[in-house]
Amino acid sequence: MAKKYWLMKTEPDCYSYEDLEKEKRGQGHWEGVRNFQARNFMKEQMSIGDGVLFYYSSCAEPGVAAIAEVASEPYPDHTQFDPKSQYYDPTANPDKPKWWMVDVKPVKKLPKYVSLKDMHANPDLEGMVTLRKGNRLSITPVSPEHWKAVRKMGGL
DNA sequence: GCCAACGTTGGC
DNA sequence: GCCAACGTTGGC
Repeated sequence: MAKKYWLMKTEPDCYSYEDLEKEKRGQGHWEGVRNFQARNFMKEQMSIGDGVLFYYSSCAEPGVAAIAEVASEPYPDHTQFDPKSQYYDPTANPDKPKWWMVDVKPVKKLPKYVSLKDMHANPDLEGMVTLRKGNRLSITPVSPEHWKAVRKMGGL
C-alpha cells in the first residue's frame, strides 16, 4: 500500500516530541484518542511507515514541531479499561474494545518550527484539513503535496 | 478566559 | 431519526 501521511495533535505540556524521543522502547503509543473519526483513521487506514506531522495545539504558538512515523499496527488502547486513567471509558468492553491506537516513533525535529500562522500564510497548503476553520479533529490525513510543503517550510 | 465550532447525548 | 442541549476543543 502507498505510504500515507497524517497530522497528529498533541499538547506540548502533555506529550511533547521530546517525550516521544525519551520513550524507552524507542516509540510511544498514541493513547487517549476518544473521537470516532480520529480512531477510525488509526484503526482502518494507518500502516507502519506512514509519515506523521507532530503538531502542537493549545499552546502559545500552535504548529508543526517535528516529523514522526507510524510504528505499529493498530491495537486496543488499554487506558479505556483503567478506572484510574484520565482516558477511562466506563462504556468500553474488553471483549470488544472501543478505542484503538498505534505506536509512533520519532524521526526528526524540524530545523524550523512551522507555526499555524505560517501555514495559513502559505497558499500551497490551501485546503489542508487542519487549517479549516473550526476543525478540531486530533488526527487528520495530509496529502503528499501538503506533506512536502510543510517539510520544506520546516527546513527539510 | 472567551467564544465559535462541532461531536455526542438523550428526549421525544 | 430528528434536533436541542451540552461538553469539549483549540485559536486567539
